[in-house]
Amino acid sequence: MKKPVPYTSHLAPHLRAIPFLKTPADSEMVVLTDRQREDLARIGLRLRLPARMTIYREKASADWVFAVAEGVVKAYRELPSGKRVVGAFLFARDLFGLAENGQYTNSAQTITPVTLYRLPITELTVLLKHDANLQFKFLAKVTHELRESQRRAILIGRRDAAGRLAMFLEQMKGRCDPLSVHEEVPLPMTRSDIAGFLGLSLESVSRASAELERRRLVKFDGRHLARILDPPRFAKLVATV
Amino acid sequence: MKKPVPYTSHLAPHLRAIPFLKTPADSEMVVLTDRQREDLARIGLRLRLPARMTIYREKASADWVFAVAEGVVKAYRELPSGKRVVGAFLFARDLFGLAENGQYTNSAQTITPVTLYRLPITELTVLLKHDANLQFKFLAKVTHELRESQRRAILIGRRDAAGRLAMFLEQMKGRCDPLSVHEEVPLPMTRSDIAGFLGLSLESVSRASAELERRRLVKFDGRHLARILDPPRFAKLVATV
DNA sequence: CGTACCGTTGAGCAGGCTCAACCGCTGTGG
DNA sequence: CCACAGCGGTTGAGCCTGCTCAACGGTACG
Repeated sequence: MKKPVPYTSHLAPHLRAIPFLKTPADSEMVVLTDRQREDLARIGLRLRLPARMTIYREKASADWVFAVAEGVVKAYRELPSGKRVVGAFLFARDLFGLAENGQYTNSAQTITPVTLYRLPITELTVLLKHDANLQFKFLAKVTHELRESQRRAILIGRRDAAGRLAMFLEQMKGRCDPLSVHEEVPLPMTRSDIAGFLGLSLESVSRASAELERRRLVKFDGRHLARILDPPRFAKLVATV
Repeated sequence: MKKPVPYTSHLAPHLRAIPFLKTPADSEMVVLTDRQREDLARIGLRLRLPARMTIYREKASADWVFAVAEGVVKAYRELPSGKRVVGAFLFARDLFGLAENGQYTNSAQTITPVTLYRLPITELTVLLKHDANLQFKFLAKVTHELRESQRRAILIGRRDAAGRLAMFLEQMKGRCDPLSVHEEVPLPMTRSDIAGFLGLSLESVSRASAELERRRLVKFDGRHLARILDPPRFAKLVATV
């Protein structure tokens, strides 16, 4: 006997993006309808993965697209020189695994324990071509990620390590669990990951952290939490590109 | 008396992107159907603009999306410090003007004389929600541009100026007019623009050019054409990230 | 409690930036 | 037709910052 599955709020995919058009508040909201979330949940599989687990590797056959329900994932690339460049950190309501010619362009690895939705690309394609409104939300999401990537490119263009790190903290602010206070920025990733994301060496990230503390802008509580002590001066440093 | 307008190949928008799924050749081809091109041409306006003309400014109200038919456009951002960061160069069959909350996130300026299609965002939205297959091609296009942006981020991560410039030439190779030979790379933009794109100073670009010539990898014929002299060694430099 | 791994700190080096002068082409006005 | 101004580009000198290499410290996990 089959009973309709109750797709409660935390049991179906969601997306987060700033829409194209002007909205009252400029909040990050591309809300899926319950029906769309059901459809996605129907074709997808809910997965729980432990921390530090590789989800897929660059150039592997791209059979799925993933949506993060909870936890943090990094998308990275191994360069011929052996360096690891982190292209993005993915949080709840983010999307990853977009392919090029049937192959993943990045590797993906969990940072924390993660819950994700694994959507088969072929079925997703069918669904998107059938539901143009859902697809429009995916379009907005990918566009959002494009802007995010451009922002990172600007970030990397900065000369000073402290400024880069500050910009990074600014970006992380609000991307994580909404329950956190705005002056407290959780940093689930390692310094190494941050270095890979900022295009700095591990040591430079460490020195930049020390400098931000010395200037009384930020206090690091352990390795995984940054507390912004002086928001105005911090914002000024961030803006001084 | 009304006669159906003959939308010939060069009189309607086109898009260029690498699709998600595996295709026989990994060529850049997301071909629009004639019908889709007609639809786009119907809502859009074909514009010819001279070189060095500003198309729109950052934060202006984003009423249109643009598709390049011919010529080269740059998308850039003015930083508080006064620096000009070039986010992307747009060529024929590229798309630009994607907004965030109804505002452009970049400024856009023509580099060469340009022909573009100006598509009203509201009408385009209606069209995309009506034609899911057309929208799917837009989705592929934006995803393509996301990867392009990630590639640029990796490019900027490099330490050596000569390597960055080489990577840039590699990226420009093939993006321009298909009639050009693969060893000849047209560079319509100024050194300043290249510097802004690479995150280098004008002088460093100049010195990097000199170094590539000194190492007999590239020969610059005038300011707007690079000739790759030694493709194997050039490729090796590009790959040595 | 021991052992990795992550992170910090220091010394010296290298590469890019800044400042500044100079070159060559273009376009303009006398 | 020529002279000059202006812009884009090149080249040089010196500084500054992040990288590399290396040793040490500290925290998480078995």
